[in-house]
Amino acid sequence: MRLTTRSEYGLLALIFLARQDPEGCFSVEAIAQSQQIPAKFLEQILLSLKRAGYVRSVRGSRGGYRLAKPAAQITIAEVVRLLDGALAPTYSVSRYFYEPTPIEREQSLIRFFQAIATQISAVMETTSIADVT
Amino acid sequence: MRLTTRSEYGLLALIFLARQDPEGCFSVEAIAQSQQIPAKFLEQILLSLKRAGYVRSVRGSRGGYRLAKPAAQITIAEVVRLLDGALAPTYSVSRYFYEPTPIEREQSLIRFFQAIATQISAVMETTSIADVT
DNA sequence: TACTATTCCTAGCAATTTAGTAGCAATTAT
DNA sequence: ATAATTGCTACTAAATTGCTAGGAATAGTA
Repeated sequence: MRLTTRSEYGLLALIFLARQDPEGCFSVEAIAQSQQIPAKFLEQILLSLKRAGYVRSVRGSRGGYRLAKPAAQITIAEVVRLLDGALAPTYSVSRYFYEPTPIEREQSLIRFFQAIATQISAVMETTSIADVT
Repeated sequence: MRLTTRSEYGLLALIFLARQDPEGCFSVEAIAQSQQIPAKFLEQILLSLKRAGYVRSVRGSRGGYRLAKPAAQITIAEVVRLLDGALAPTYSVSRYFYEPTPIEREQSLIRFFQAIATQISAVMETTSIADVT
């Protein structure tokens, strides 16, 4: 797994929105200032979150973002996967997981890291934005 | 945490040595060919492992490497920490863990990732090279 | 003594990833 | 109209990753 600022900022934005009136509308600028995130960077992240259906946007003046569904229905795993790519705790695990099997690497090592991957995923799948808000 | 090829190769080399005669001497070239690792890259990694006391080297012709201690006494955590830096599952966790506290980020999010970090560390601390050999 | 095999050590480098910035088009409230 | 806002794409500087290069030092062997 790799968690970059993209995920981190995305999660912070969702947590922010989870605290607001679900009918409200909050501009990139407002979210960015509140959570101390570079605005133009956050804009891109919110765009991804919108396309994936986690937030909804209202364009034009007085526009902004709001959650598209209850915070309890958005897991951390989903958000991280969306913004940072597949969850895998290690380079090798992600490689070996998707490739049939490389030449003949140490199977026990691969299994070890896969076990960790599974554990992490399980925790992230079962934790929602509501849980960390 | 980030596990790069450095850790992976280092672990593969240690696993290889763990299987050999503890009195033997195995050249970088031999290990590299057996585990399919670029030799000059592996050389650097073995140098780190040597400096940290996990392997011992014999210089000159007929020289090479062997384990400096029983495989059961080398944990995966140690090796990964040595070769890839501090274990921390995420960018933010490693940042926030060492800095007192940034401005005022979401504490519950930080705690969540720290819990994951702790879990991963625990597993890696209690698994040795012998366990994956 | 020369030669060869090997570790020791440092520097460098190409590709990728990360963390943004810039700028303009489209939309909408006023 | 104008101002505020999202939508979208392209660019870029810095860091990281996964190596490669090459020479110095050391030691066994002919």
